[in-house]
Amino acid sequence: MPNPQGPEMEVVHLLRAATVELALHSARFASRNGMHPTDVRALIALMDVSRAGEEMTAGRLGTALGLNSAGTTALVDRLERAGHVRRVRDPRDRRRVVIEVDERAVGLGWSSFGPLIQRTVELLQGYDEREVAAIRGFLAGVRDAAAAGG
Amino acid sequence: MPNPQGPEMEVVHLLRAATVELALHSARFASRNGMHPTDVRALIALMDVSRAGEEMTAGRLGTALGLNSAGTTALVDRLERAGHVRRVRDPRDRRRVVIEVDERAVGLGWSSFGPLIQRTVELLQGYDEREVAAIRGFLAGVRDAAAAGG
DNA sequence: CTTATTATCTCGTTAGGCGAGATACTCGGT
DNA sequence: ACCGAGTATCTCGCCTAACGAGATAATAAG
Repeated sequence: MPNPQGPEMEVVHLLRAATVELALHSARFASRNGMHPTDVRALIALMDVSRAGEEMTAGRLGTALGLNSAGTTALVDRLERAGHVRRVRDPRDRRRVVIEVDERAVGLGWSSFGPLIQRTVELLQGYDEREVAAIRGFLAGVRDAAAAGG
Repeated sequence: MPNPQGPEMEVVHLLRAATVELALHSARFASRNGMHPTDVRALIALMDVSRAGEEMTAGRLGTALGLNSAGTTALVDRLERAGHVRRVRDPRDRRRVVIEVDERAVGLGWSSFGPLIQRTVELLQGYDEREVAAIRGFLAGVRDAAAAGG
């Protein structure tokens, strides 16, 4: 296993640096609001699903975050205790617990991630179509490579 | 706090998807080798420093990972117990403990991250200079935006 | 040579997450 | 209508990563 040093390695390191900074951004948001990294991931997943107009159940949330049922219950307990979400029994299937995100929690999330997204969009607007296509293709490639890698 | 839906949002979601998959890749490597996410981060940091021909001390490692001294000691304990690193007292300043990475641990790291890096380099080779420059600029911009964001 | 600083480690505690199992509800077959 | 299988969530007990406070040891400054 050699030690690649070609010009492409700079991009590899940039990719890692960006990933690390994004993780730190989440971690800062978490500790500033008395939350844990997992809580933030949960909030993002909940906002995503809500944006898509779908419902998020406790079990689905746990699967998305890679938690078992006990951990999921503890997670939802924390979020509910902090007032970020509400548990609502699904009247159709009363085994299911639908997680509803509180509007203030959504606002909180946007206040931290909104500017970052805004800045990213601005960055993209500085590139022409072919350049944006390259960025999109590269990111999709990295995502697939990471997902595939045994 | 609106709900951006412009064409740039696809790239924002791709960026997040790539970040998530990269994190999952690390997590899989960790659990496959009986390690924890923090141990993997530590190994990467150690390999980086080693590649740069510098020394990594216990304290510096802890700072890099955002751990306090107690957590750092526990981390190095785990890595040493697993045979991934060795503690070596610095003869110049005998308070300092230099962490040396075992060659087998380096090989282990490369076996998991090497193919991913390889694939990323291949991806980049499919783009011309201007496209690679766009990818590089975009990643640097994202890194800076995440680092700056309060 | 005494005091401050730096580097690491020890001890006790906190809390996130796991495994196993309990509980509650739905659904298919008879 | 009933019984068992399957599904969704929760409770209990445990493990351990990481923290805070403080001990120990070595170097550096006055």
